Amino acid sequence: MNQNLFAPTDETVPNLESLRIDTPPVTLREMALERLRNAIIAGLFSPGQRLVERTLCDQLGVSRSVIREVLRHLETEGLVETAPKQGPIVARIDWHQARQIYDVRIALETTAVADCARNADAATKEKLKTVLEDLDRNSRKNDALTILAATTEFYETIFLSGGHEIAWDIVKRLNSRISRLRVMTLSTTNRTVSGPARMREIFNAILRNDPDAATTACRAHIEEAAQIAESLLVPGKHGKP
Amino acid sequence: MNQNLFAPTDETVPNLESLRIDTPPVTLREMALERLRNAIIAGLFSPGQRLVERTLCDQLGVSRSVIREVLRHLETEGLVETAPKQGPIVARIDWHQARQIYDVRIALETTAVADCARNADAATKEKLKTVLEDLDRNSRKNDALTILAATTEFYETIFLSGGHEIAWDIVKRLNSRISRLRVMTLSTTNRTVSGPARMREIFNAILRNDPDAATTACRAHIEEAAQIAESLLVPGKHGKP
DNA sequence: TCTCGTATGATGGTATACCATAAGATCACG
DNA sequence: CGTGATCTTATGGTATACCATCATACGAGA
Repeated sequence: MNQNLFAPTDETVPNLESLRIDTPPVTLREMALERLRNAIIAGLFSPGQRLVERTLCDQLGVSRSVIREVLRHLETEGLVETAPKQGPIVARIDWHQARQIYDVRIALETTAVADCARNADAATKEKLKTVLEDLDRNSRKNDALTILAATTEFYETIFLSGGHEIAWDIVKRLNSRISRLRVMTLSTTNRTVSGPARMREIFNAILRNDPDAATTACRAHIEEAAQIAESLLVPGKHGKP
Repeated sequence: MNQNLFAPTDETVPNLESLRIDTPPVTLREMALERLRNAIIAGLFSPGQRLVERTLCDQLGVSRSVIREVLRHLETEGLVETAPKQGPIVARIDWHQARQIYDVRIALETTAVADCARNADAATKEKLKTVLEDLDRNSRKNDALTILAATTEFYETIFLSGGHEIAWDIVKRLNSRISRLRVMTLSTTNRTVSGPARMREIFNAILRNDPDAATTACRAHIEEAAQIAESLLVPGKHGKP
């Protein structure tokens, strides 16, 4: 009888979900992971720089066990590589890798964007509108980090609205690997203009439920970023291809 | 002068690469990682099963430090999840996730296959031919593991021939997450026939340098697998949708 | 008989100790 | 002055010790 009271149909009582005490097992490791990851993404460590375990222990104030597990995690994420006989270093990125990352992003993001254009509900469209408005407000300030965050939120909305959590996860990781590149890209002439413009194209296509146009705009958005990145990363390609 | 001798143009002397003694720093951790990963993929541990650290220490004969770092690695790969207040367990996979994985594979593999159809050189085509012939020889034996390995090699050739190492890495990881599913899929009626057939379609399209046909065949290949997986994973979908 | 409290054992989180090795410096010898 | 050997030190790899917490079981009392 009690059973009936507390688990009536197993799905018709979502209220009970909210009762759940989501334990904050904010472990040392998780904090250290976030700190270190952000530090690397922010460029606090330069690519190729050695990450000496004991030094990190002092800097983060935790023991080596924690540091080592965090390094393993970041290694799997691609932010850290382990040089043989030398230990962990901040991963370097060359143009060959960066180009591949942009290619994967094109493959995944065009898919998500097209799907969103097909199936987006009103709430999603509203959310995208809000994000774009914020972006417009901020783009004038030319603050790279702010624009980056808004761009991320824009695509996150698109991915998650279609239930593509795994693809979004992949894209997030790839983006963290080219984070420096993305910031540099945004510092480039009028990228702070062309980026939001492309995103508005995508948005309009989604509003019209036009998957093809959305795909095209999305591809253009990423491809432009890739072009700028290439000019930054490949010395000979600064204007003359 | 010595400098000129040993690093002439930095790229015109690939022979020096072969001189490199690739140190085999086959660390305990790497061995344990491979063992444990294979064990999970092979289904030695069932999904949801707890992975008690100290038990694994005994089973693998290493200390907890190693085990914990390996678990972190597998966690990032998606093969292991850490339940709060309970510790690491073998990741479960539901249909929602599996479907997403198939979707990502479609996005990445169609891209790679189309690119291969556009640019494949003779050596690549030859390699693919060999792989398919091996597959044909073995498919009659209906040995799921062998077929799986050949399928993997087929796609690996396609990805790597186009220089898509990162995308291939992603696909490999995703595949390990649905490994059980893939084996089950192959055990299904005539999947051991339809799979190779689709791969031959892809191969023929690549031979003809026909990216569109290759894309279509590749999508069909994965979509078929996804259909079978769905019928296995979703009880109500066994034949009547 | 049921419920509540306590105790005990297991488990993960964290820190530290030890060891082998590789890189760098110093010094002796040619 | 240069070359080479040796010693020192720093570093990562590995193992172990300690602790807080959670779950289970058992027992006492209503």
